[in-house]
Amino acid sequence: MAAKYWLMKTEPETFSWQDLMQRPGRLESWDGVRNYQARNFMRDEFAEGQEVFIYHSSTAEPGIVGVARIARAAYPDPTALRPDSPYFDPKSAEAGKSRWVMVDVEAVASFATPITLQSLREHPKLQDMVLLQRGQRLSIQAVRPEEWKIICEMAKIIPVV
DNA sequence: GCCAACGTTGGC
DNA sequence: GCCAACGTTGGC
Repeated sequence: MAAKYWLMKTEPETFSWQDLMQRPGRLESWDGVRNYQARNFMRDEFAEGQEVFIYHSSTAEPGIVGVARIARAAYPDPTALRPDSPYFDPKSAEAGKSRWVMVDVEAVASFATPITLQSLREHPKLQDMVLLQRGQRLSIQAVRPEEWKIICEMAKIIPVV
């Protein structure tokens, strides 16, 4: 099966790349996804070992800041059941079972210089990236292998293909 | 099942 | 803070 690549957005005010790098094992669970399409990607298409770009949004200079790998495939997100969680979901609680899933991600490589949204926009071969499409705001997106390669080269990282 | 109202995202 | 675009909700 062809390798699949992903992009996951996060607001650094909520959870940043730097936060991930400081975790034991540079590992953290990626909880709180509350969009069905994003959930379905994680649940149905994510597999351990796949690589993802981590993207910082809602910040002065939005862009891709590093590469992580999926350290654990999708499993139920218990924050949906906790009334004190910002990710609490009444319908999950009512059913007594979380309808949302999370994965574990592990940092693989930091970009020395983040690949800014602007530089992505300026690259002629990246115009079809999901991230760059008008109105696109899904927090988990597929990245085509050729796009992955170009961005790794922009970041001076040699991709393992 | 339609669709208006509302909430959220996220660049600028 | 603005606002376009999109997703969700809920009355009917």
